Amino acid sequence: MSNPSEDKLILPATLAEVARIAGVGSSTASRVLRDRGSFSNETRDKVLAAAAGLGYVPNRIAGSLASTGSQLVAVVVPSLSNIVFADLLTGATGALEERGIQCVIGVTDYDMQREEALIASMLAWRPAAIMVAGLEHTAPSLRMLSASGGRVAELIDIDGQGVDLVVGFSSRAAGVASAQHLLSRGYREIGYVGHDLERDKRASKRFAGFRDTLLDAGRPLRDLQFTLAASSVEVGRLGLEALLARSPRLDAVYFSNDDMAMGGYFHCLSRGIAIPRELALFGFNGLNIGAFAPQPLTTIRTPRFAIGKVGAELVISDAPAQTIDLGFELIDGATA
Amino acid sequence: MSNPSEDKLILPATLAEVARIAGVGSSTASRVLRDRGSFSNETRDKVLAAAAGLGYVPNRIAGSLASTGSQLVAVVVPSLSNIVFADLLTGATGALEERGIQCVIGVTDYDMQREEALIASMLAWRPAAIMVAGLEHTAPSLRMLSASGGRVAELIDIDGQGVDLVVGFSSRAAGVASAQHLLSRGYREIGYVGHDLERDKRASKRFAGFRDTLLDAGRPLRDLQFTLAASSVEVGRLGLEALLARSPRLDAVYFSNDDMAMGGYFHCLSRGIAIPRELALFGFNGLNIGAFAPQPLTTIRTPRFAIGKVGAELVISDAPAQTIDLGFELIDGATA
DNA sequence: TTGAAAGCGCTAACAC
DNA sequence: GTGTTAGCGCTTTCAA
Repeated sequence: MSNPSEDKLILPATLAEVARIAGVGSSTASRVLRDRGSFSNETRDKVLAAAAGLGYVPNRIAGSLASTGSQLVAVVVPSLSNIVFADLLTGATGALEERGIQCVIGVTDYDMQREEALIASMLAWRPAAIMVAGLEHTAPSLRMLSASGGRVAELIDIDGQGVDLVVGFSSRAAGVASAQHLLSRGYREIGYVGHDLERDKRASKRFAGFRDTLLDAGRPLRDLQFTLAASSVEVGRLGLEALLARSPRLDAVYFSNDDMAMGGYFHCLSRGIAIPRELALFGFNGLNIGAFAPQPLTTIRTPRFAIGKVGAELVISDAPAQTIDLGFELIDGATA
Repeated sequence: MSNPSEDKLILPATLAEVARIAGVGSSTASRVLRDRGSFSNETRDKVLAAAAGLGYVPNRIAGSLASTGSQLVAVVVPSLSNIVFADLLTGATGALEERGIQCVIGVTDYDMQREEALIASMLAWRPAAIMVAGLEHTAPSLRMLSASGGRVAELIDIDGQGVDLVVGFSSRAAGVASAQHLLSRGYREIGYVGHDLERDKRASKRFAGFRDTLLDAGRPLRDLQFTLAASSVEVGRLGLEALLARSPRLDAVYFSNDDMAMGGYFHCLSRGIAIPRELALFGFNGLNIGAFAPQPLTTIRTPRFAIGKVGAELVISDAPAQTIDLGFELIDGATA
């Protein structure tokens, strides 16, 4: 059944073969296949038939080299397990695939050195554009981004100076809004439970906005609990437990995000702490899990998908360099 | 301050320029830069210095065309919002980046036609290999995969026939194990809450294994509730509500995954349904959120990260075509 | 150890 | 409307 000759690598058909079979020149075949320039109907039919017959798949590597314009966009994110970046990528890939552009992705694991190395190796593919999360980068990264020759979009955070396009919302403003909400509800003994803010710059900016707002209102943060780990339900739960052990009189706690807040919520459920009467909880992100808890989590919903989509559309456009604030929405749930 | 000449597109340095500055031939520079073949120490130093001075970034497009071997691996997944595929991608990108290989990703949104189109356009980049979720593909997709000339890995599900490499676990066996667990705990009136199984083939296989096992044990599924939507906490919560409205005497419910099960869990909390005394819940995936709920969710933990990692390592190796079963782990939580 | 030369498969001028 | 011709920037023989 198995023909030995089939074991040899079957090289994919080339444009030249398509042209030969169609009985036309290769540039004509190229024009037809890309629907550019002019050709007769008859020619078109012949070329299309030949291509279909051969199962021709154009070689974009060669195409990009010849036209010095690759249909690739590089995307560099800190993590994929974090729904924030997953949603962002979903928005971006959707917008790009629509235009036949492929996404090359890199995951930095929140490591700036790794980001630098990734940017360098992505640039080797001469992407048409590059999208990267955040505004904080090493000096070499920044240099590479500016010199890349393509457009650059920095996503999610807009608190700072960007290289070209910046799409997101103000992390600091999100922290401020969260603090204002808690203050307006009359909470006074406020604590904070966070994860590794050294790596997560955006969470750190939210925290700063939150803390400063409380301070300005004369109600400084009573206590805080940091854990040097990635954010998770577990870290949030243990964090709140540790915080309350030290400061049992808190009446509200701000978490670095919804995963953390759900951990806190679970801690309260376990201990029979009444929410929000005994303790109010405030998260960040607006995850599905929080929205459908017995008491919907009070949080801030971020336009993650839109950031990816708008960023992608802009980065392949010729729009002027600019910063776009997509804002956020405070979800007034039942926990604060 | 701004020099008009800087506004012109600065073309990246080429190998030829590096060679010229180093005073060697371009093939020699190429050998040095890739550390292949032989050259003197003196030559090496000159070339490296020149490259560093110019900020030379090799053009992989040209490199791939010349060597007919791209350092790209294509990965096609149904979704990124689903943590399963995010973890899988994390495992895969980690293993590939280590070897300097980039990942081109495509998101099908569980649409087989879209998958087909994506495979076609990824193949245009002549990837060294292609990884795709699941074993079910359209006939043209299958043909393209086999004829791609590179290795193919089909991930997550191993219940069926693969093209080349298959890495994952048996979805059907997971469903069987879940049913056996519930039966062994003495549950007899068992229901099911699921999402759109038409699109999610793996959830459908789990369901089949579960249902058949109950049937064989003489305890057929009492009732089931499908929702034609993507899985989510919301769908799980509403699904359980609808199911219990029809069949209030159920003593256990199997959910199509942990997100759905968490929704069910939240429904029980809201209604004061005692878990597992009044109703047992069983999920699938082993998410962090379920593990740290007040009552840890009874579920099956899947090796998502490892599937991505092992799949990536295999797909760029010359290992023989094979199916690798990475298994799964039953998490005996507090909900069943 | 090194360099010249011939492509890789395609696109883009430019004649015809 | 179509074919010819030059590359794109690199790798890879193959001589030297």
